[in-house]
Amino acid sequence: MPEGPELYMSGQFINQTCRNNLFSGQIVKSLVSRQPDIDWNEETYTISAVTRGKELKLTLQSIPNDQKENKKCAKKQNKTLDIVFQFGMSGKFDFYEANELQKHAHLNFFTKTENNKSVQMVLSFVDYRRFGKWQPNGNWSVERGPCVLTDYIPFRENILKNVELSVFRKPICEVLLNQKYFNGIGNYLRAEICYRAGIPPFQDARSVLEPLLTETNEVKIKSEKPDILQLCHLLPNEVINLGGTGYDPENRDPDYSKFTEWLQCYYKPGMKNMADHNKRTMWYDGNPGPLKPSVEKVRKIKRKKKASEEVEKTVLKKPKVEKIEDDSKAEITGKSKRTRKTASGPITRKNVTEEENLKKSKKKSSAKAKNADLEKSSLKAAGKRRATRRKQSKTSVSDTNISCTPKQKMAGNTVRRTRRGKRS
DNA sequence: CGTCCACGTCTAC
DNA sequence: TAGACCTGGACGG
Repeated sequence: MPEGPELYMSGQFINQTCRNNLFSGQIVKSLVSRQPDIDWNEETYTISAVTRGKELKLTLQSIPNDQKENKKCAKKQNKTLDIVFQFGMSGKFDFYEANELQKHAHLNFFTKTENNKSVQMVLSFVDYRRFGKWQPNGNWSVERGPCVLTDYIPFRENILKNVELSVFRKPICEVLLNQKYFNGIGNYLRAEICYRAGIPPFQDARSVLEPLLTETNEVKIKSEKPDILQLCHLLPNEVINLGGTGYDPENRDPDYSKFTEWLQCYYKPGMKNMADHNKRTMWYDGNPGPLKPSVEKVRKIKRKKKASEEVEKTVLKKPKVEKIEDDSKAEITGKSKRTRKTASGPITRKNVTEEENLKKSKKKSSAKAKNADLEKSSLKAAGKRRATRRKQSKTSVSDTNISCTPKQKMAGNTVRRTRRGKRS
């Protein structure tokens, strides 16, 4: 899910679905999660959300009993708790029937059911890669700047008053991922922003941004094209206005093609790409710019997959659901201590440079041998680690094999799943 | 089967 | 500036 727009839409989703629901009881964490427990156990509470860049703040607010309300309301304030989330690479919120928790549901909030009148639902933070984080009593990270979506003016000022700092002497495409200045921009947005601004991605950021300092309002109004900082606000807004769920190839809604059609550069056929200095793939068109990495590492496009092509084959969703059932037994339990892997060598990727690509046809074997020499040990190590992981997961249980509340256990027999936008 | 890649941070040489 | 942190889909042999 997660760049600024996806976070923002998650917040909308939470507010819409939680508006009509009361929640109750403890907040249940998966056994595998290394994130903090949430100390909360209120009979009745509400949930709301607000976002800032790539962070989302959940606010839990308890509602006192009717009887107490009149007497004690003034003196005893409703209890509230803020939890600040980062989504990592795969975090998202989902709301579904609480019969059985999703495999990678790591933090779960259960609705209140009055005398079994209604089906119990759960709001889950689902995050299969577990790079996501949360912090109870948290506040917005001080390391992150104003939100490109919701704080546009401060966002712009924060950059323009700091353009002289050394961080802005890096390529613009890399600075665009610096959350201290571009809170909410991620890898697909930076590609779209540079592309639409017509700026070579590896041009230094200061030279791109400095001209905006002297730009008068008059100039701005006259110019047809929004400048790059405006694009940082406008493009995320466009994604939101598509009405889908934004970037979300895994759990695609029927409208996902809207998003892929909106993209003009990221992963688009005909566009070029290159790993930046942090090994993140930068998609661009035309001239890469002077600060491009000296070794050009180009990713091969593998990912034509189903994205836009097999829109018609909605049938494929069925097998996927079945697979989830299978997988739900294949996770690891709470004691996955996962002692830090003693890295037995650097784990470098086997990247293919452009030159190597060319040479490959002729000198394939030698290039390969060289690579192999360099990376044999490390690759082996990586392979071993994977193997180990697989073994582990064979003997283990699901992420969501969490200590259930009695209610859940009761409901645990019924096998039924609902996933957002996915009913077949 | 092994390898590469993915919407993002972090911290340790 | 490599790696670690993770799971899993796609692809190649």
